Amino acid sequence: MRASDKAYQTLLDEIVEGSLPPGAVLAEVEQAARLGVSRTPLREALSHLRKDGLVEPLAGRGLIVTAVSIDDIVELYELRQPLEQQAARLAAQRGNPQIFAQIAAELRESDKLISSGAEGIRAYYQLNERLDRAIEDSIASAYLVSALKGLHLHLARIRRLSRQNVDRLRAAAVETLVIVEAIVNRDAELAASATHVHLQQSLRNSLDTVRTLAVDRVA
Amino acid sequence: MRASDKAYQTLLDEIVEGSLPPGAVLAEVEQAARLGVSRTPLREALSHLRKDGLVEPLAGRGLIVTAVSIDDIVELYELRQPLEQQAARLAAQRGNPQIFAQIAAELRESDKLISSGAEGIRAYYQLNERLDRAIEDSIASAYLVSALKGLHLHLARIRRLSRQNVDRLRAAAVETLVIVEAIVNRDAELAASATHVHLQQSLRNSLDTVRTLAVDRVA
DNA sequence: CTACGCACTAATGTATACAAAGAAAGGCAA
DNA sequence: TTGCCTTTCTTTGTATACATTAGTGCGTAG
Repeated sequence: MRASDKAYQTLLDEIVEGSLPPGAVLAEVEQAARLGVSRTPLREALSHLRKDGLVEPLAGRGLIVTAVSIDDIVELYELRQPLEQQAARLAAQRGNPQIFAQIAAELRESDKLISSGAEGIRAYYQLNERLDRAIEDSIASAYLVSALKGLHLHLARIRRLSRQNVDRLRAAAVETLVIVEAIVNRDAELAASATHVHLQQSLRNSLDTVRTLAVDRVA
Repeated sequence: MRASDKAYQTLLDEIVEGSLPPGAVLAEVEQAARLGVSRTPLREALSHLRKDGLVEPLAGRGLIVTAVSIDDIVELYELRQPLEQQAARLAAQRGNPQIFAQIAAELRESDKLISSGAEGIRAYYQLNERLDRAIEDSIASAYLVSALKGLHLHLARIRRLSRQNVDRLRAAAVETLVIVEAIVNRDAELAASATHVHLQQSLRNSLDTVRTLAVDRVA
């Protein structure tokens, strides 16, 4: 693996996971020393993160991890809505119904997972990731998949902020099931509409929890 | 201006404009010498072009300019459709109607431009660019704007391939006018639908002309 | 006491030298 | 003659030294 790729992947993980929080300063020499690479590959990693929108230049201070405001969440969903609706639409038209039928079956059992503690919730998240993968594989449109990849970077970061309670996870599972069943039945417009509904609920939940956290912090 | 930015911009222009056609090999030392910069900033430029999807690695031969097949055009429109529909929707909700009313007025006069030779057609293209800019400015969603920027890179390249005849330009102007009028009237869903129609026609025209050119080349 | 300017310092931006990896070509053997 | 192996050469990948720029802090003058 190239040193620049390794540096990129490491920094990306740390930003998404939160150990490099918004506002963290990324000085070249410092990070190069920390990651055990020279400045050249590190700079390449940083410039890619900049294109991803995860870091931005701060006059004189080098690069800092970008902030995630409530406005950012709303704006991100203004991109997410059309992209994922289109993804669902194309998956319904082109996907292999058997693959999605399998996921639908597991989603119907997901209540048990969600109620069975942290271990089960991790398994539920993995199921969602498998669904995302299945949709991307079905799409076959390189440009759309690429846009989705960039989107998911930012979503992963937001997911850390907006705490998911068990009730929301259960509701999300039901909403997701509607999408997957529409894909199985090759009903593209229903898949798109169900995605619309699901994302609207998801946005509402994100905003509610983030606002609550913000209030908590002040109190 | 940084040398890496200059190299990026130059290569980008050359790829979009066609002087670096699909399949062109971009060796680092060669391009660095040609553009008068060292390898370090040039590598940064190339890696950004790679992220843009305009160049791709070819085993052992370095980077080559990516091909643009008919399938690519279809796939690109599968991204363009949802993005530009959303852009039109948001512009209708948030844009300043006066700005778009001005553009609508000019569009109603665009027949004259289109019929008045190469000079007028250039002016017509500039009008379209002003519309794109006005829409992006109205959106205010950084993520969507960023996705649109990436999209337009590829569209500019395709526009070179699909020859625009005068009849198509006239029809496109009418379709565009419907979109702009919907924005002026703050009718978001009409703006989205009109965009859908316009892009469908645009895709059809692109595919037709590209197929014709491909046949010409064989003959 | 405040404001402007200069110098110093620390950061990014660039160039080049070196290392390593991969592909092509040539030679040898079957 | 063909196929494989080895060697060489070209290419990318990395490190480091150097240039340049911008920011901060101190000093002086008003």
